[in-house]
Amino acid sequence: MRLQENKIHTGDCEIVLKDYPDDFFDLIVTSPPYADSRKNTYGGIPPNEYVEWFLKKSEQFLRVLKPTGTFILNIKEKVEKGERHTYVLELILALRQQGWLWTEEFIWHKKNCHPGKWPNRFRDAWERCLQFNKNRQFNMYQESVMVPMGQWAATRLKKLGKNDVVRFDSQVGSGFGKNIANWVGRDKAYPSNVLHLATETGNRNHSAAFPNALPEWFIKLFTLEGDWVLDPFVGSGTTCIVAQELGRNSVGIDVLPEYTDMAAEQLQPDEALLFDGKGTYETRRKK
Amino acid sequence: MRLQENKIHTGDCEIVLKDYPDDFFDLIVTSPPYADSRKNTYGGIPPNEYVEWFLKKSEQFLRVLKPTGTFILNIKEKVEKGERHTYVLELILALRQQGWLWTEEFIWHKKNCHPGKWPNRFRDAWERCLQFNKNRQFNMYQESVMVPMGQWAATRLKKLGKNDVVRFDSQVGSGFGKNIANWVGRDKAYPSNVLHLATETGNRNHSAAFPNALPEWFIKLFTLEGDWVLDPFVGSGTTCIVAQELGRNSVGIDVLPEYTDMAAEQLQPDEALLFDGKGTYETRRKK
DNA sequence: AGCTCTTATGAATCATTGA
DNA sequence: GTCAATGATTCATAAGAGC
Repeated sequence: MRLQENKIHTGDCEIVLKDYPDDFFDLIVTSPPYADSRKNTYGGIPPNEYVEWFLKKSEQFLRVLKPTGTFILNIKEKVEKGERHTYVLELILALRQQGWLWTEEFIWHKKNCHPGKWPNRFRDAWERCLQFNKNRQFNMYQESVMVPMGQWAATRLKKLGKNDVVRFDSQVGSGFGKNIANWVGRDKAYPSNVLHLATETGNRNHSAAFPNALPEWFIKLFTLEGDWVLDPFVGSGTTCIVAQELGRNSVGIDVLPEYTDMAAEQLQPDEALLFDGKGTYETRRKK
Repeated sequence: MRLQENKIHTGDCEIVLKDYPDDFFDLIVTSPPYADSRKNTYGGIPPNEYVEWFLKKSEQFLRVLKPTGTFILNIKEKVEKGERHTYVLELILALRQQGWLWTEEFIWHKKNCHPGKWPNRFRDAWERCLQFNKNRQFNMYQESVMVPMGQWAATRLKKLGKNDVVRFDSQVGSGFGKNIANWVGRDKAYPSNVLHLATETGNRNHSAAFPNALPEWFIKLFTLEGDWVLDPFVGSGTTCIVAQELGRNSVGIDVLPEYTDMAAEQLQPDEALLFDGKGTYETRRKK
């Protein structure tokens, strides 16, 4: 029997995290508000103030992350006056100065990116998932994200109509349709540092929800059951919900009560209680 | 009848390009030697000297590129001591200081790399294709790289019935669907900024050979027939060969005679001659 | 259950209009 | 003149409806 905890705090993560001890979390995975976006929530941080704004938060992240832990940052720079802004590049350099190791950059390929047509630009179909660590040695459980090929083929291929196969081919150009027979026999699919996921449409009221599959992949890859996961910009709670489903403990923080209320509601309420007077929710579950 | 020229120079592009006038090329597309690689060729530029080394070349690129031209830089930072090196990020920032606009970053997703096994890392399945321009206004021919849309259009547009008219009207509010003609027969969509190309297996002796499809895509996108394409690190000549096949004039430069000899041989030798005494090949073809 | 078809909608970007 | 708000453009996906 294990006690599983999933907490949601309302507040600025920079402040809230001060109540957490050093070396506490196994994984931090988050999608912070991008520069100039989510103005109603975070005030729309201007691009040229973004690095400074972020470093104060990440200083806490660095403190509360275990030496063997990992920090995954999902972010993408915007276009301004026809040019890609450089604040993300500068952020990477600044985080290294702060003591982080820039271990890897995963690409999230957004298969269903926003449509649009412009005279000198195509649709933006990818985002960065930057991996930072405190040490060269960190925990990574690669086997957990290897997809069993047989099962995948059985469940997934069945759902795919002919159209889907043709479509998939034309987009990814994988020759997938032609080679189905080859795939069925295989045991495992080896992942790379490119993730092909669709953004989730509909449901949430959160303006910037990433799909469940994104935190799920990183939680599986970098944590075990019972480990602690933090999302300091949790929004509508995707990370915590996924963490709970996967049997991980989690802490989610966001400044906007509308989000944290929503997140708290979605967590399995085996025991859901207002943890303190400041809008902190906690959920305990016996497994 | 048009005279098509495809030249290969042996030498350092920084020097060779001084013989070319300002505002000459429509496109520069290249895959430079990465830091610490191709040691026998370029001496294996150390990562921390890479930016400085590159800026002297790109100064020439900036000069010889037309104001409406584009510079595509295919590059990926290496891993050093478990960490991604930052010289590519620093190069982007430095190129902006030099006067370039960082217009876009395309992702080349390498579909077919083989599973690798590292304890802390998955196989690297993507590279950056950085787009730089001299001005916000540049030539771009988007239609030339459109991709098949998939079954959606084929089934959907054949039927083009009342629903479509209603939908069109309700969205645009324009009364009759006067622009439905635009949709009829449309089976192609504009691509995104993620390119799915397989790496080419085998053949070339060039250590950093990119697949034909990569320069081909950018040549189609940014040039017309008769335009001038430059690859200042041409290696075994991929860029020039593709350019010739597409009816573009091209100039390829590399320091290593083994490469430039190979490249010159592969160019269609309607007229291939040693252009001057310094190892410059020129190929002319009447179309 | 399996398919096909329909519908809504996204961390988008740019040009234009309005304050 | 600068900045903010609005409209037009456009396509992959999931969910839902219908057969």
